[in-house]
Amino acid sequence: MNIGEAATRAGLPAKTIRYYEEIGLVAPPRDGNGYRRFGEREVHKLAFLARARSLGFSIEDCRVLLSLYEDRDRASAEVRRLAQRHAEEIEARIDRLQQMRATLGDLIESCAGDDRPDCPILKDLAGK
Amino acid sequence: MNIGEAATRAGLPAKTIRYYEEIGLVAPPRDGNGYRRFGEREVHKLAFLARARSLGFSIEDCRVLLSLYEDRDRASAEVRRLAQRHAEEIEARIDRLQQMRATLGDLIESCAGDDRPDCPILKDLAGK
DNA sequence: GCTTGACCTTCCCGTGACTGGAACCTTTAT
DNA sequence: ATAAAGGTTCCAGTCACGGGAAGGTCAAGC
Repeated sequence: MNIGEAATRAGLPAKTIRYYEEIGLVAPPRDGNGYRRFGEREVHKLAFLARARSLGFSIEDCRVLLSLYEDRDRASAEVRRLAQRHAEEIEARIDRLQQMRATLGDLIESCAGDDRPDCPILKDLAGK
Repeated sequence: MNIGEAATRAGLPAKTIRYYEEIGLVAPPRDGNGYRRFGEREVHKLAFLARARSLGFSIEDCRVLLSLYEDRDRASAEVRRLAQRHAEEIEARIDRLQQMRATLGDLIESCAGDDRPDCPILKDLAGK
């Protein structure tokens, strides 16, 4: 199958697949006309990548996950450690965003939001 | 004052200040030697930007906020709308991250994390 | 056989918001 | 005189792609 169908089946844009090839995540063989040829195995790998990316893993994490996936002798502990570390980073990002959200909420609440120029939001940004 | 002191006072790296000048957020005058000269007003603007950025506003939002700040006739409603929209985007990001966090949590919990190769995390990524 | 349209290819630029580093100039202190 | 600490510009890299140009390939319809 060509890249279009592989893209549909894996749930990734064709552009992304070409990019993944460029950075060495996948290596589909070529047909005589230069077209990339995808078999079940490659599509499966692409779907794996799509899923890992949707869980927020970085490309480099994905590279490691893929190599662990293809290593029949891996220890699940290694996978778990990677996932754990990633989960902690996500938590940290959530915390930062919630802090922003809370501050913004306070400011929005304190602002009349009418046609007068007096605005506590701008006052806060200006350091009161 | 030179860029170094302005950076300290505004809580921004000097590099960032140069970048802000490049994109037209600030426009400090130059001394005879080519050095940027910062007065209270410029430092104040930089601190405003630092605060707005720390609340997650994009550079373009900051540009608008700054112009609203400097417009004595603005309506606070406009500021509030901008902040409200930003808060909603942050909420959406939090939601996405929490979704990831929950899925990751389930997977991590289901993985023994020992030296055996069996790993529910990889199984999930592979689509079971 | 010819055209049309849907694919495919590579290549290069742009994104956001900086950060790092090279090469060089100015000021201040010793 | 020199050295350190600051300033300047410019170029490249980050991350994970996306847009678009210029051109090759393939199947279908006339």
